[in-house]
Amino acid sequence: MFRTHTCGELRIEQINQEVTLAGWVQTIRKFGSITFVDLRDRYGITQLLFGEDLNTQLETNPLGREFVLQVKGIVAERSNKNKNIATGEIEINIQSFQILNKSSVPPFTIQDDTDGGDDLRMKYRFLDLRRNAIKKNLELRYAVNRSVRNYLHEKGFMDIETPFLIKSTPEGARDFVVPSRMNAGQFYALPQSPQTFKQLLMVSGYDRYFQIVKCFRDEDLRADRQPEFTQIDCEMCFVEQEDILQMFEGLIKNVFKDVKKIDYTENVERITWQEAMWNFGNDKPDIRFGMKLTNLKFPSHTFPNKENISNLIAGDFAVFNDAETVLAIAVPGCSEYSRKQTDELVEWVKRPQIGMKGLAFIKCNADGIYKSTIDKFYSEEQLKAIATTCKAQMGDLIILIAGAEERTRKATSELRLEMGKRMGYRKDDEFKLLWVVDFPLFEYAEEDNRWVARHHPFTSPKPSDIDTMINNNPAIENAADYLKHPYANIKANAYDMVLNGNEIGGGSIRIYQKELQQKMFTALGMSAEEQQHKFGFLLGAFEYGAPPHGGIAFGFERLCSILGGSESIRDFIAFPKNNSGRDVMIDAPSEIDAKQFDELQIKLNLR
RNA sequence: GGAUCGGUAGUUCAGUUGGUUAGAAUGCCGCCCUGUCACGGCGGAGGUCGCGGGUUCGAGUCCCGUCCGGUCCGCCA
Repeated sequence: MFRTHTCGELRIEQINQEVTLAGWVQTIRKFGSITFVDLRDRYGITQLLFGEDLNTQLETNPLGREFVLQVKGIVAERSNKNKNIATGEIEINIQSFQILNKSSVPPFTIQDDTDGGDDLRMKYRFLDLRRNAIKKNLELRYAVNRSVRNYLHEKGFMDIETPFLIKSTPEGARDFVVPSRMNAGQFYALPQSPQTFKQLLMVSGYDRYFQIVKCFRDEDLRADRQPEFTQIDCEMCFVEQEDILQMFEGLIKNVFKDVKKIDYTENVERITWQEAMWNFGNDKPDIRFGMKLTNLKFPSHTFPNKENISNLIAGDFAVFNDAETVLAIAVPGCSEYSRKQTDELVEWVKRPQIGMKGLAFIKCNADGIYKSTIDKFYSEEQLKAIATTCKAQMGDLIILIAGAEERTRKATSELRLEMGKRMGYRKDDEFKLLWVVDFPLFEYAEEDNRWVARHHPFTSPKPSDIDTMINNNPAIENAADYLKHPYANIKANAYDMVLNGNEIGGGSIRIYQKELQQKMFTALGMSAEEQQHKFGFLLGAFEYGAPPHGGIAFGFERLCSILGGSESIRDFIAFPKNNSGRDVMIDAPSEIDAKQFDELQIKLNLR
C-alpha cells in the first residue's frame, strides 16, 4: 500500500500504530542528530521525527522543500504538543523513508502567508494550488457546486449539456470565435451563455433544466471578470416570475445552509429597479446598511412618479441651481469630521473613476447647530429642513453631491458604499440577499441610435407593457429625447439576485410567442432577413408549441468569492487568466503553426 | 480605447535634493545544535536596478519611448 493514512488524519488514538504516509516536505528543522520534517498533503500536515539512526541515510539522501516523500513509522505522542494543527498531538517516529521525487527550490514559499507576488503565483499556479489558502477556496467552490446540484436534483431539475461550438450572434458581448476547418471561411462562436439552447430544451418539454457550465465573453477583464467563467444556468417551463424567485432564493438559502452553516430564514427582500436607483443610485444595492440617498433635485422624466423637492435647496448657490441632480446621504455619527477628513472625501470623489467636481457638507452637530460649507447660501432653517428631509440625526454628516443625473447618481452610490465600508457596515460574514425586479426592457444605445435589450432580446415585457411595445414604432427621431419615447418606460419580466451589493444572478420570463419575439428583434433594429439568419432556429421552434418559460443564471465564481469573503474571483478558479486574458503558466494565447493556418485557409492581416 | 500605481538579490521590499562599494528581511548553501513547529547560533554566495534612448562630470533616482503586471473607467445583452 502506498499510504495507510493521509497527513491530516492521525490523532492520539492511533498511538503505536505502524503507518505509511506520503506527501510533500513542507519544512525541515534539524537539531544535530534529530530532524523534524513537516509532511504535507491535501489533508493536512504531520510531523515526522527522524532519529539518530537515520542520519547516515539522510546525509546520502538529503531532503529539501517540496520533495515528495514516502515514510514508514510508528505514531507517537509528542512531548511538546502543537495546538495549532489538527495532528499536533502526535508525530511519526520514522523507521524508513524513500524520496519519491526531488524538487527544485520553489520560487516562493508554499505557506498560508506566502512571500510570492500575484504574477509569480500565477506563473507557478500548480505550486500556488498547494497552498492552504487556495485549496480552501477550491474546496468552498466544490461545496457550493454540491449544494446546488443536490438542491436542483431534489427539485426535479435535470442536468443537460449544451454545445460549446455554436453560432455567433453579435447581440450582446463580443464572441470568442473558432474557425472551422471543414467549413472553410466559417466560424463557430463559444457560448456567452447557453441561453437559446435552454429555451429550446423548454420547447422540447424538459421543464426543469440546469447546468453548471462554462461561458465565454471576449470583453476586457477585471478582478471579478474572467474571459471564461462558470454559470449555474437554470430554466423552467410553466412558471411565473414568482415561482422562479421562490425556487432560486431557496437555492441560495440552501447554499448558505450547506456551505456557511447559516440559517437564512427571512424572506428575501424585493425592490424594483426604479426604487433601487432612487434609494441607492445603483441597480445592485448593498442593503447590509442604510444610508439611503435623498433626492433633493432630479430630472422629472427619470422618476415620473416621484415628487420633486428642489424648492428645498432654492437659493443663490449656483452649483445646485445649475445641476441636473442634487443628491445627499447622511452618514451616521460623522459630524465631528475634521476639515482634513472632509477634504479627503472631496479628493476621493474627484478621482477620474468618480469624476465629480466637489462635495458640500452639512454637519448636524450634537448641540443642534447645523454647520455647513454652504452657510453663505442657505439659512439655518433651510439647512435644518434639508437635514430633516435627509432623515439625519444629531451627530450625522450630510454629504451633498450635485451634477449631471447619471454621473451624480453613480458617484453618490459609490460614496455610499465607501462610507459604508469606512464605517464598518460591510462585514464579510454578514449576508443580505435582495431581489431587484422590474428592470427596464430596453436601454438606449447612443452610438447606434437604437434600442438594445437591457437583459437580452429573449426577455418578455411585463404583460401590461406588451401593447405599448407592439403598438409603437421603435424609431427615435431625436436622440436627446429618447427618454420620452414610450419604449423607455417598458418594464421587463426580469430580475436580479443581489448579495451584499454584488449581482450574483439574473434572469427573466422569456418571450415564447413568435410574433412578440419578432417584434422584439425589430425593436432592436434587426431586419426580417437578419432575424431569420441569426435566430431562425428559435423563431422556427416557437411555431411548434413553445411553452411559457423563464429562468435564471448565477455567476458561480462570484457567488463563491462573496461566500469566501474575497474580492477576486481568480482565487476560486484553479487556473485563471490575468488582466490581459493571458494564462501566464502555459503562456496562452500563442501563435499557431503555418500548417494550421493553411488547413483553415486563414491568412493573418495584423495591424 | 483611456486613467492610475508598480517593475531593484530566488522572493517581498527599502533606497534621502542625482554623488563613495545599491541595503534589509526571508529563502538558498556550509558549519554547530536531542524537542522544534516562524527553531536558534555562526559564516557565505547571490544584482544587466524591466528594456531602449536622452539630460548630466555623474542616473536605481530626472526626462522621453517601450514592454510587463495590478487596479479602475469605457466595455461586459
